[in-house]
Amino acid sequence: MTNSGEFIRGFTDYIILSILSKFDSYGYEMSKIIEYVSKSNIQLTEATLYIALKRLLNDEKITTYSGKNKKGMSRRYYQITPKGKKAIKEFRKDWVLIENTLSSLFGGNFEYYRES
Amino acid sequence: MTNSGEFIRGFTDYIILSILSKFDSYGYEMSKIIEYVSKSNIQLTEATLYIALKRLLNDEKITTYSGKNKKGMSRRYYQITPKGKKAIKEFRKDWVLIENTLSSLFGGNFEYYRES
DNA sequence: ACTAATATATAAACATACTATGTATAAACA
DNA sequence: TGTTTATACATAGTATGTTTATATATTAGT
Repeated sequence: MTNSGEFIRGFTDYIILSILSKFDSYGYEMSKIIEYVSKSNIQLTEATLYIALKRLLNDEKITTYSGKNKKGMSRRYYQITPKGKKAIKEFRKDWVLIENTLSSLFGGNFEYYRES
Repeated sequence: MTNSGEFIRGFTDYIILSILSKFDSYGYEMSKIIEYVSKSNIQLTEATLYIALKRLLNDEKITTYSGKNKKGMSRRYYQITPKGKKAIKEFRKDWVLIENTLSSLFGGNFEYYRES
């Protein structure tokens, strides 16, 4: 999808936090997860991803540690913090509202009484 | 909802086109429709709205005409064009993909096989 | 008269995404 | 062994769109 980045702007941080809610992960793997889950329709460019990780670290919503995978390759792993867990929990409520509102608007199934 | 603007960024143009798919409208009314449909959770600030209208006019996705409502008040109405109808039709397919992907990610109900 | 609601619009500041680029290691293959 | 591809991390500069703040004007209610 072209311009997918413009659509998911604002959601990037929560996509990352959602993944890290399931397991610790590293940048490249997270980009592959998004590619896989979206069936290649949505793409997070590396720049966007790494800048978002920096932002989340700065906000203390995630922490990081160096590790090695089974093959001995260096990986920079990220882990969600209690503050990050709180943020994603609150966001999930917002997402329900956003999803319902946008679906109503885009689907045209809303009523609005025009008085004039 | 705080920061709702950051979430709906990128969707603004399509929110407007969706409303104009139902009836011709004017800026202030559209902002009220969004407020009403979102139950005040999502807000399009005036600046965002009028700049989006300008952008859509420039892209020839909408046209405008001056009119008066029942009370004789001047209103600047906007109308969707065939080009605008085509754009919203295509976007609706994208929305299904975006909605499914984000809901999977946020809900955590996705599977990903980690090989290493 | 005064205040709130309705209505349109722009400038400056801010936030975040994208393109392009650079670096490095490991795996696959000829 | 040399080359290519995939994996992996990171930053500078640019583009785009939102927000805050501000300006202007009309209508409705008290």
